[in-house]
Amino acid sequence: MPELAEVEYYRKQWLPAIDQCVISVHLNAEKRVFRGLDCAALQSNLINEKFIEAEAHGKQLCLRFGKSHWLGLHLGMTGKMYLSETGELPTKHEHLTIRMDSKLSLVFSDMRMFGRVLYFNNELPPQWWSLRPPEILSSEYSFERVDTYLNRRANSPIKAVLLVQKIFPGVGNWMADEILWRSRILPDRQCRKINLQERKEIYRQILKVSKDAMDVIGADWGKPPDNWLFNHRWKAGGYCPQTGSPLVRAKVGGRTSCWSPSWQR
DNA sequence: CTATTTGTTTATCC
DNA sequence: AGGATAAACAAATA
Repeated sequence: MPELAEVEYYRKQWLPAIDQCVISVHLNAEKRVFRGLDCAALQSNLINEKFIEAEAHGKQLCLRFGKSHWLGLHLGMTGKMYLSETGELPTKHEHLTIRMDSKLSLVFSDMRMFGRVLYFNNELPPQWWSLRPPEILSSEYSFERVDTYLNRRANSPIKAVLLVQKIFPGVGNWMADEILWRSRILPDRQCRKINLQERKEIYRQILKVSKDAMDVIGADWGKPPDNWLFNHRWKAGGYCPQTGSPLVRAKVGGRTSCWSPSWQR
């Protein structure tokens, strides 16, 4: 589930434990979310370190402990972050539990295990954090960057292109559909057939959907208003909030997409 | 039992 | 080399 705003929401769930110190780290190294990771180092190194910062960049999270400990989390399709109280036993999908010197524990759960845990011990940040691309809601994010990438992916459907995290950090399936619906562009339009004016509109909506999602979902997981595509796209039988005509669902670029044939072209 | 799922990586072909 | 596409991953839900 987690896209830009959902990740931001989950980031905030751990904040009450900021400035607390780690007592112990509980994990099952066999789980897929730890693939390629030195779990023993993570387990022993965090002890007695202070939880100092929780940042998110697109869908990537970075939790900092002490001076040199960088914990990365990616929530995949079903990842969640929340706090638990001492004494609660980990459930089936709670793969990482960090017990703090209070009654709180930091919990990462992920049913489908498409998510991932990263860990790096150094005063300087790891590459997965230092090499992050410009964020959509930052001042460095430019139309030129988007335009250039659409040129490079000339033969791809725009829907598939919007899911590329290096260029559109945080955009996932529902945000891509929302952006294209608001821009009135069909998801399977080839990038080469999208003109300058349309590209500018797509760029504008990338920023707008990101901001709207942060305001509504990122703040407190609020329910989006009915004039977004969001509330109508999930199951078959929905209607376009603009035209009232039926929405269509089909795979585009390998992902289930939803659009309004009477509104987009 | 089958089909589906809000994500990413890897393999394969072009 | 780099783009385009599909499969693989895992588990719950309909």
